[in-house]
Amino acid sequence: MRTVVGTVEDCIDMFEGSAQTRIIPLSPTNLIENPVTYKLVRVAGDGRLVPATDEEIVEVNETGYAYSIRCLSESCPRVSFSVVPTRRNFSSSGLLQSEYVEPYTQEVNTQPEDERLAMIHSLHMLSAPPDANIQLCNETDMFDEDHVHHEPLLQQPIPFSSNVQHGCNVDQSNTVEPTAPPADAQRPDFSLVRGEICLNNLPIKALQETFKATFGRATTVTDKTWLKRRITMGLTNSCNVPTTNLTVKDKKLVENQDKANDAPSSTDHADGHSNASGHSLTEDFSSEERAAKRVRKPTRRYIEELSENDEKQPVVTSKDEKLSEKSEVRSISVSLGKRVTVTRVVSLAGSEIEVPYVSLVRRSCPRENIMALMECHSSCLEAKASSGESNMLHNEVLKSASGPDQKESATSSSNNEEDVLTEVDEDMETENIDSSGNSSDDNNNIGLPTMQGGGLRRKHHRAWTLSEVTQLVEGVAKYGAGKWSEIKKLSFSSHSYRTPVDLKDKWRNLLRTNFAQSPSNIMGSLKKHGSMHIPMQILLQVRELAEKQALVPPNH
DNA sequence: CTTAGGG
DNA sequence: CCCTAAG
Repeated sequence: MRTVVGTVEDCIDMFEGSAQTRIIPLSPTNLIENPVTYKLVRVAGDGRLVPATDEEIVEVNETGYAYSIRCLSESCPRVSFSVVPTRRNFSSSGLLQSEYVEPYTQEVNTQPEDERLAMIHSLHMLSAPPDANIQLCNETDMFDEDHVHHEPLLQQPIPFSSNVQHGCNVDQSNTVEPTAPPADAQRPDFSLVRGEICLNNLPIKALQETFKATFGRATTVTDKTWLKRRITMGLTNSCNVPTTNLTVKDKKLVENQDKANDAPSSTDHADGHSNASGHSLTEDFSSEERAAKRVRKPTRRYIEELSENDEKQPVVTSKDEKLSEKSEVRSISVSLGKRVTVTRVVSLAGSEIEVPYVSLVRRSCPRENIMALMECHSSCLEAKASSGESNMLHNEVLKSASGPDQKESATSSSNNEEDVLTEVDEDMETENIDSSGNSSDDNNNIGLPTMQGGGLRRKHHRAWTLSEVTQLVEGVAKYGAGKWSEIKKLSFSSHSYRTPVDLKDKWRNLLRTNFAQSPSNIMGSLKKHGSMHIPMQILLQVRELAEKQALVPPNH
């Protein structure tokens, strides 16, 4: 799939739902003056148009669902029209089923030939292999072929387009050359109609639709001016033509040849220094829209890794083309008023579209949410924990001091600690349960994975308290190293945030530190900073257990 | 799902 | 901590 370039003469008709889309066949003049990129959109269940994601494209390919075409240009900002606007028979997935596309094919065939041809071209583009578009694309030099992604997203033509294509073939026998449109008379004076006019002529309803399509959310605003402005801004802010050296500037598509210009070009300036970067749309870009910024966040992994340094991301300005890397997914946090809408920008065949940020939550991590919920309490929890720990330490010290007979052998000391620590731990546990435990048990999906920063947050780092370590050691002593699940179940049931894997990791770390310390250890090599001081006893315990398990690993 | 290991 | 390959 690739970006299709054509011209749209009248965007309004598109929106009226009539399939009287007027697409002027590509005369080079029109092409340059009113370039249009078509993008795949999905018709959601409520009738709104959602940009297609990569997966959906594939899905289209596989299931034969049809997408509507979305027209994107300055002259036609975010105006979208569905292939079958009147049909409401959507599949459960919200995609139009191919069968419903049929009528449209006929509609196409009933259109005047020039229009039909153009439409056929465009539809053809949606599915045809890259090389099939030469007709269209090689007519213009301004589109850099090198940056067109030749992803075989649609290896097979989707049904409706193939249908169209058949019709196309038939028709082309009649209309071979798409000459200048004979529809000059009907055609509005486009020179006067640039950009704004399109929106001006749209009814409020259509504007609202457009708004929906643009921002991914519905609006009840009936103020035409406001809508227009928002749509225009939204479009200008996000519309870029990555496959080309064109840039949206001052609501016009300009060629972007000198490198100095592309940085401040309103499009791909990541990480919102939009105001400082000489934005071309300063006028209306003041309040909310300026807040719209893009946080780089392609993959889950990337998300997490970047979540920590995303602020200092020095803005990858330079190459627009770079940003259009294949399947690059970025996310935009558009804060509209109070709401924070997170969307991601999917680079689709070289053109970027926003799609609502479909939760990329790590599958299977309710604790993520737990953490999110507990985040606010975490500090106090931590404080509590540490205080409890210190108390516990005191207790331990006191106890061991008072009962010197018990502290020699590892077993006795372990018992001793066990008693003491379990007590203290129970306190801590109750604390934890009080503040977080209950919420962590039935919590689950309350917290959104996307937080303020717009990124998935890494699991909050929970320092292991001494009690936890002790419990762990004790659990290992009881059930053996490797029975993490059991240990978790039987000894850590209260600590909801420690997973068996966590236990395993901690144990590994314990062993590590233990072995690291053992050679040169004179009982007192306390790591001053960072991690807590693990009492000697525990260390010894760990060592013993380690040896035990090392000596008899297969044995049980 | 649980473990083990690498990152 | 996270991720993932192996049972």
